[in-house]
Amino acid sequence: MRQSKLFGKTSKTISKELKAISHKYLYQGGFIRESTAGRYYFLPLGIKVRDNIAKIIEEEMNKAGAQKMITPTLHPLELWKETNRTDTAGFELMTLEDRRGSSFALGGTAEEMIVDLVRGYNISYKDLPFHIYQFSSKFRDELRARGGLLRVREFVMKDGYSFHASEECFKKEYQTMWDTYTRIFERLGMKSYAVEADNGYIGGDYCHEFVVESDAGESVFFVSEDEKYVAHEDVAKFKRGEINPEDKILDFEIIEQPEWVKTMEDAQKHYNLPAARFLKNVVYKNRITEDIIIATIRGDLEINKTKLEQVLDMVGALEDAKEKDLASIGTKTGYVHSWGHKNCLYVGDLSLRTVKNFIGGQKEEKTDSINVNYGRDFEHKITADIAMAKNGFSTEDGKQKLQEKKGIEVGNIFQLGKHYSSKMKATFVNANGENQEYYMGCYGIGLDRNVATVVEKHHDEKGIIWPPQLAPYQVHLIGIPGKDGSAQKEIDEFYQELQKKGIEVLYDDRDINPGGKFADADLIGCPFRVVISPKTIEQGKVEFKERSLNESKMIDKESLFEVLSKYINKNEF
RNA sequence: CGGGGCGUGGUGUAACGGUAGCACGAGCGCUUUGGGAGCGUUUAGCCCGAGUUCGAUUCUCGGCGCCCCGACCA
Repeated sequence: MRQSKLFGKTSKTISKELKAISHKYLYQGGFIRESTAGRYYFLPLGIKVRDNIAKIIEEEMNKAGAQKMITPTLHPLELWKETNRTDTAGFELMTLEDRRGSSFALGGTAEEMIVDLVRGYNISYKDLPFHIYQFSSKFRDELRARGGLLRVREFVMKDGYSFHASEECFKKEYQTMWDTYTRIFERLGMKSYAVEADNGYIGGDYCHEFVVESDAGESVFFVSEDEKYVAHEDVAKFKRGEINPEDKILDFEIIEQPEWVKTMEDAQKHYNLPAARFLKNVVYKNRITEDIIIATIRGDLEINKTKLEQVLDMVGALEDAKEKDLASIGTKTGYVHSWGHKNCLYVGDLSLRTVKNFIGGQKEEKTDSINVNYGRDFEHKITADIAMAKNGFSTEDGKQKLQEKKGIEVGNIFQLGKHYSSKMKATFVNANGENQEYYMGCYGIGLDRNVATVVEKHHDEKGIIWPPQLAPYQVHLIGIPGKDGSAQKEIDEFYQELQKKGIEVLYDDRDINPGGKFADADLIGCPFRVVISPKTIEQGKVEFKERSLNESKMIDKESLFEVLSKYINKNEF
């Protein structure tokens, strides 16, 4: 490709509004251009990279026995109603009507469509298992797009759906996909963690996010020292140690409390005790049923709302209670009791069992209760893990420390079980001739976000450093024709020669100063740079430089081809 | 959806209640040619609407759009 003809220019200037490195470089290098917030044009350079990623994913999926197909973009809204996801995912589902008034959802994920397709066939156990997948544009009415391609409203996703007669059979596929995904991200040049996670509105019982560590990411997860336990903050289990095991259990008392003691901090000063000795109550409201929920926890810990939602089976429904919600149960900020409020639901964290003689729980204006013991003085019907893990906490068995990490979710695999087949009455005929709901899994990788993630992991202060297998072009050929243009012919010929050898080459034939060409080559980030100038011609050599290294070297053409073929073959897999 | 910030040529920015300036880019000419060259020249802009005003890009209100934080999030 002659760079003079390449659509999409590099940009020297950049808005200071762009914060994410991948956003800056992809924009500056002429890979993407924004249309509206969260919706991007992929320019010729950008689409080449995304296609390269798609190719790797497709190869690996096919190798794993999955079959590629495609569904329509507009999904009949009735299908989403069947699974009730017009409610649970409604806030980010985009809908529209055609001229006859039929309602459609713009596909954001395709479980319903695929199940509807499959149930239209009379599937027998002999047809199972199978795995079908697609690459298609997905639409999400995100509340807030951010970070360039990191979080967008429209993107291409590879989504796959597997169908099984039994859970055992599904588990094999889950493992296959686990391995497949690990390999895919390896081939994309990234180390991924398979992070145990929360299913959210997708449904099902368990899932894993594949996360690449990065500060630009939004996923917070915890890793044990041996990396065998890896869990998202919304599911991470940890050990709550005993705070004061040596203390004797004392009698419950209500005592006077000085008026200046208002907050938790005041109380800690007043009693000269650590936060862990206090009871803490956090109030939520279910925005659908309007139920008020009081979550009680040890004072040094925080509530994890997602864990709480899981425990209560109120996924996505909880919001922070406002003052008027507190009023509805007869209290106000700072005076929420750990017991005794009417018309509300109490949930206690496991940590309540780790402290003897809690302070607090009464919180009247001038009195406080001390020596409160969970199980003796009060106990909630539900006691569960609803606490947020923190860096340095111990694993559940207490043997290792958990390290907190941040990363970008580049893919995920879900166990769906019979969630969809049961809601959509989709069955197969088993060996006994009976109808049976099938067991499902689904598996997704967002391509656009992966483009950005690769850049987050592979760049320097000058620009992108594409792994060869993803680069838009293998070789960036820089021609410096010289004062009299004497080298021009030789450069053009060499460009032809590279192409004949099947090497993808971006040829900078623009009539600008060499400095600009070098700067753009660094920015665009092709893995190999070749320079031809009067100087190199005089020596009968070419200048070769790997983008990831600082030094260039003069080599003859034959060794250049040798080096390139080695690299390129290596990355053909 | 809450809080904050911002909308000026293609890009990045400045100033101002009265003629909108600079840089990059793009075009042309000459010079230059190994790390974003020089001179000259041309090109191109005040998000939309209402209000205040003799006059609004500037002030006020509303809308739309964008960025950041939070909430939310396969």
